Amino acid sequence: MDRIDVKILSYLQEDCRMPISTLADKVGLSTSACHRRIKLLESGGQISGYVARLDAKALGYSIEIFVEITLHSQSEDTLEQFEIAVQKAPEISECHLMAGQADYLLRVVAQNVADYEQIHRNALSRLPGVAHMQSSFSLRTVRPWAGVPVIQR
Amino acid sequence: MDRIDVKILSYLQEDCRMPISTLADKVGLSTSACHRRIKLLESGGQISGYVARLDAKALGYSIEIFVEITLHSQSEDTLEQFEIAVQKAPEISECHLMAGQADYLLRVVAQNVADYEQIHRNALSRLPGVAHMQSSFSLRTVRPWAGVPVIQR
DNA sequence: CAATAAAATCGAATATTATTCCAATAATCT
DNA sequence: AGATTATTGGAATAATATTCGATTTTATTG
Repeated sequence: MDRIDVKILSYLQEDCRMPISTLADKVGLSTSACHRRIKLLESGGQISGYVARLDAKALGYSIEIFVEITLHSQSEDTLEQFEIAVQKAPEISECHLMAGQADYLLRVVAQNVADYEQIHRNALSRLPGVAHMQSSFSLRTVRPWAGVPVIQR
Repeated sequence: MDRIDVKILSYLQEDCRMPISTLADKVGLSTSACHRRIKLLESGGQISGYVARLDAKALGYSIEIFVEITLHSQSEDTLEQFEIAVQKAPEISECHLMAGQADYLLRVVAQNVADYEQIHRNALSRLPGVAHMQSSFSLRTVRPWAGVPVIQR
């Protein structure tokens, strides 16, 4: 992982469809050398995949909500049951086990407020072990997720 | 946006490097028809780009923190100054203007606790207008961001 | 319901890009 | 310095994307 690898990663994190020859120019390498480095970053696990970024708004998802979840207990079994249920709920876009106040932080996208109400009632509140939920609505995304900061420090 | 488009989107959201011919098979179309639909989804804005997904752990970023920010005031000027500063801080991976308790929700990834302390002191606490910050650490990602839920409802 | 128009599809030809391979160069080690 | 190893560059090949015209399907209208 030298300076060139960092450049490669940050370009690919922005646009992974650019031809290797173009990327090679940007980082100052030949196509084949650049290609080899990319393959090493893939097999080394630094690059975990290539995905299309979808526009939530364009797909009709206009609101985004962060939900803090507190469970009845923090027993291993309670946590496990909760997590199994989370994996099965497509409405939940993301889930973290947290230190501090709440036990879990969920992230949900919904078509509109009515849609969210439905998700809240039919999916979230039915998750096993939930004692308390607090929803926080995102009014506007100031800075969308731009990936892992591959900066040299 | 019919059922086939939905399939295309959800496959591409998982893996955008698969050959169009492979994707075409999966959705039951010829290569050229599938190609045409993809181009329409791109120009229609449903697909906003193609990016490499980097593995934060593999790049040495072992911790992830959600930071709730409360500002001194909610005047337009205060908000604007804050947001301008956020855009310039590469340490901040994501930022939302929120309804409810806190004014903003930030997301930060850091190499370790010492690294985060440094970010907290040198970057976050120097953002203009900050009255209060509350950091919540993710202990484990139960379910990583899997994209916009392109399910038929 | 039939006739027409519009849109979507398919398969083949072409263009672009990825991948492989080997000789040459640069970096590392003793 | 000399030997060894890793990295690079360029050309040949393989794979994939893109284009195009003919055909089929779907939608529209009288």
